[in-house]
This record gives sequence, structure tokens and C-alpha cells, in this order.
Amino acid sequence: MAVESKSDDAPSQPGLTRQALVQAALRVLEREGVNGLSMRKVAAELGVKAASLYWHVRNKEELLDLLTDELMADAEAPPREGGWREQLREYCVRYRRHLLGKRDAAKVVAGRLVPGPHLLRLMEDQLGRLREAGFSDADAAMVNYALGAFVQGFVLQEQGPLSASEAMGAGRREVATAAGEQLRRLPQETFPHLVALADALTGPSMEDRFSFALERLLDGLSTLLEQGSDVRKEGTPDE
Amino acid sequence: MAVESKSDDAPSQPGLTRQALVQAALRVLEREGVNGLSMRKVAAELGVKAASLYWHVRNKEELLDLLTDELMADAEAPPREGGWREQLREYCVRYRRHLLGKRDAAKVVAGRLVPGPHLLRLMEDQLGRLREAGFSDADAAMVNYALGAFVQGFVLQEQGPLSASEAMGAGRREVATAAGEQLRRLPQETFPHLVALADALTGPSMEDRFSFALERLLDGLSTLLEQGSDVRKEGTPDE
DNA sequence: ACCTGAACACCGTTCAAGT
DNA sequence: ACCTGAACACCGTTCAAGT
Repeated sequence: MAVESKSDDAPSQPGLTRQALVQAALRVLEREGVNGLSMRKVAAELGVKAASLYWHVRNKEELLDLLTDELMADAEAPPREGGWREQLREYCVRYRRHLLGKRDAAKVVAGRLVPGPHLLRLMEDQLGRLREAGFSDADAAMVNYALGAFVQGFVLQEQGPLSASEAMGAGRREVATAAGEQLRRLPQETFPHLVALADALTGPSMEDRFSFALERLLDGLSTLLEQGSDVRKEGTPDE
Repeated sequence: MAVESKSDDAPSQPGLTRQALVQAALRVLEREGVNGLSMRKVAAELGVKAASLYWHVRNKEELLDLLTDELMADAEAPPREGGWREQLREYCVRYRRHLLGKRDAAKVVAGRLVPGPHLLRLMEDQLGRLREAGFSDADAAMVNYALGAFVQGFVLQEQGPLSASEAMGAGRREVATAAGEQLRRLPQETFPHLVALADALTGPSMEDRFSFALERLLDGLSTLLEQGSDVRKEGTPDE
């Protein structure tokens, strides 16, 4: 029963830690992108063989879960200044910038709902502000989810290559104007709107598109708050 | 110079077509999911070796681009009934259902902006309705993009495993209530809101979350339409 | 308890060679 | 023009074996 007979003086904790794995994964991600992020490379980054990782982590999925939370480690909540609208806007703008700042972050995070400790910290803060703003508990929870999904979904489009196969080789602007050309060349009779709106469709930057959608969403939340959150009923739209 | 000397009576076009590749890819996707979708399996599905595919397609990315459009082939625009709001709502609801109906569709489509012919058809239709509803050209284009990104982003969360590593083995409801338990167990002092809103956060179904976000967005579009689309200015929020 | 060697069953892609 | 064989350089994961 004397299981702990190892009387080494130095703690000499196992060379590998879950934390170390995640940090290594983070470096590999930054250096090689999500497609280059392999268990073998993470192991190599730690001077160890791939099989070793499986002692600390069930599989790659679990490592990606941990990595997802680590990506949120240095995300910051906005200052508590201005109304709820400014604060929520800043939340989304910062979250977007944060994801854009880490290579392929959206692709790692997307569709991964596991809330790690770092994300919980941010949720706690945002939920507090939503309740203070007057949102009901149910609405606050919904808004919190909606904003997260919104930003993640948006950045995912933004971070993926614009035109897939021809991502490298041409700048974003060039690809966009080329797409505009293509739309304008469509047959007028069957695609009148696409032809007419070619510029409007391909002109705006990702930043523009994000702001647009964000302001619409915030307007929608304004409406919700004005109505009082329990007056609303399904099936009674405005027409 | 007599290049076409093949005088076979039957057209006997090359056994492989891009169309055939895409159809095979679609079947593999449905059968094995996005993780099982490999060039080798697609080739096998066609009774051919993997190397052959590269005659018809630059690489896997290009095949995925084609597949993305094929996934939209049987998507249907909603009936032209009711106001713009009902129609846009139906658009989003149907798009979501359509993606949910095809295995891992969101994961294939997500972040792939290349608009193929099938998507163009839908865009043309939706842009027409947006203009009729009174949206400016610039706004119509933005709304079209925003709705697409919104639904895709949402379904991506929905289609991915709820809790990553433990996706299989427990139903969605079970995982959710377990998550609720976990939230309720957090330290009250540091996470008062998470504890208080544990039910509100984990209770609602994905359907509920989608509807909520969608109605908020539609409310925001209402506001835009009422204001007149060029009155709005940046930097003059409601406080 | 923690790490390795070696293997298994896969990948995407290229390219000379066949027809 | 279209397809194959064979190879290259990888994957994630398992598991007996080492220490």
C-alpha cells in the first residue's frame, strides 16, 4: 500500500503536462496553421514521441478542446463604459479581432461548444452586463449564445480563403473585383439582380459586412428591450 | 491534327466526369461523414484509383468547392407569400433545415465562399425579394450575405458534437442537463450569473436558439427599413 | 506513472508509364 | 485524353514493452 515510494527530493513532475501540450499545440498552430497541426508535430515540439501524448490526452479532439479554451486565455472584456449597446458592440468587435489575431483560430473554435474556464470567465462577465441592461434571465442567456455564434460564424468565413483553391496568389481585393466581373458577365435575363448588384455584393470589405450585421443585431436587441422581454409572442409578426 | 480519330459510335465519354466525382463525393459524405471523406474513398466509389481524380480536379479543395455547390442543388426558395419578413424567415428556416438534412453539410460548406451556380440561383431570387421589400441595393447585398453567414455559422455549432469528445454515448438532452449541473456547481462568489442562469443557459434547444437569434435579426432589419436605408449614420447609438 | 518502438490502417499528391 | 502503379511524405491511434 505504500504506493508513493519515489523519494526524489526535486518534485520533478512528469516532463509533460496537459498545459505543456496545449502550449506546444498553440505554437504549432501559429507556425503551421490548422492543417499542419498534427499530434506528431505537437509531440516533436516537446521533444517527445507522438504516442506519449496519449497518456495525457484521450485523443486529438480532446487536445483541440483544450486548445480552444487556451485561445481565449488572453481575450479581454471591454471597459464598462457607455450603454449596453456600446458594450455589447465592443464585445463583438474585440472577439472578432481576437480570433482574427490568432492563426486559423476560427477554424479551431468553430463548432466546439465546450466552455473552458477562460470562456466561462467572459460569459460570466457578459451575462452580468446583460442582466444589468434589463434583459430577462432567459433572454440574457440567449443573447450570450447568439453573439458568440454570430462572431464565430462570421470570422470563419473571413478567415477561410475567399475563393478556396485560389487563395494564395491573389490579394483579397483582386479576388473580390474578379468576382464582381464574373457577376456582371452573367446573363442579364436570368440574373438581373446579381448583375445589377455586382458591385454592392463584392465591394464591401469583411469589416463592413461585420459591422452591418452587428448593428442590425443590436437594433434587434434594442427592440427586444423596449418591448419588455415577456410581451413578445410567437406568430404575431408585423404584417 | 486529326485529333478526334476515335470513331466509336457510342459517345462513350470519359468514364469519369466532374459531375460523377461530385456525386460520388456526396455519397461518401452521406455514408462516412466529413472525416471519412477522402479522395481514395471517392475514387473507390467510382471503381477507380485515387490518382485518376487528379485529372478532373486540381485537388481535394476543388472537389470540396464543387461538393459545396452540389449540396445546394435541391435547396428550395420559400413561396412568395406574406410580407418580406415571413419570406426571409422562411428562407433562413429552410436553409437551416436543408443543411441539417445533409450529413456534416455545415462543416463542408463553412468558410467556403465560392458561389456555385446553385447558390447563385438562390441569391438571385433572394436579392429580388429584398429589393422589392424596399431595401437599398447596398443593403440588399449586405443582408443577403449576413443571412447566409448567420445560418451557416449557427448550423455549424448545431451539427458539431455538443461536448466534443463525448459526442457519442449520450443524447443531446443528457449532455445539456449535465452541463447545467456543472454550471450550478461553480463557486457562487466568482460566478454568480453562471450559477443563477444555469438553466437558462443549458435549457433551450438549438431550435429555440436559432429562432431567437433569427427574430432579433429580423427586428433589426425592420428598423433598417423603417429608418430608410440612408438616414443611418455610424456613431450615433441610442445613448 | 510515464514514455517509447513498432506497427496498423490510413491519408493527399505526384509522376512516369501505360493505353 | 484519360487512367494506373508505385512511390513519397505524411497522418491518428494502439499496445506491448521498457524504465
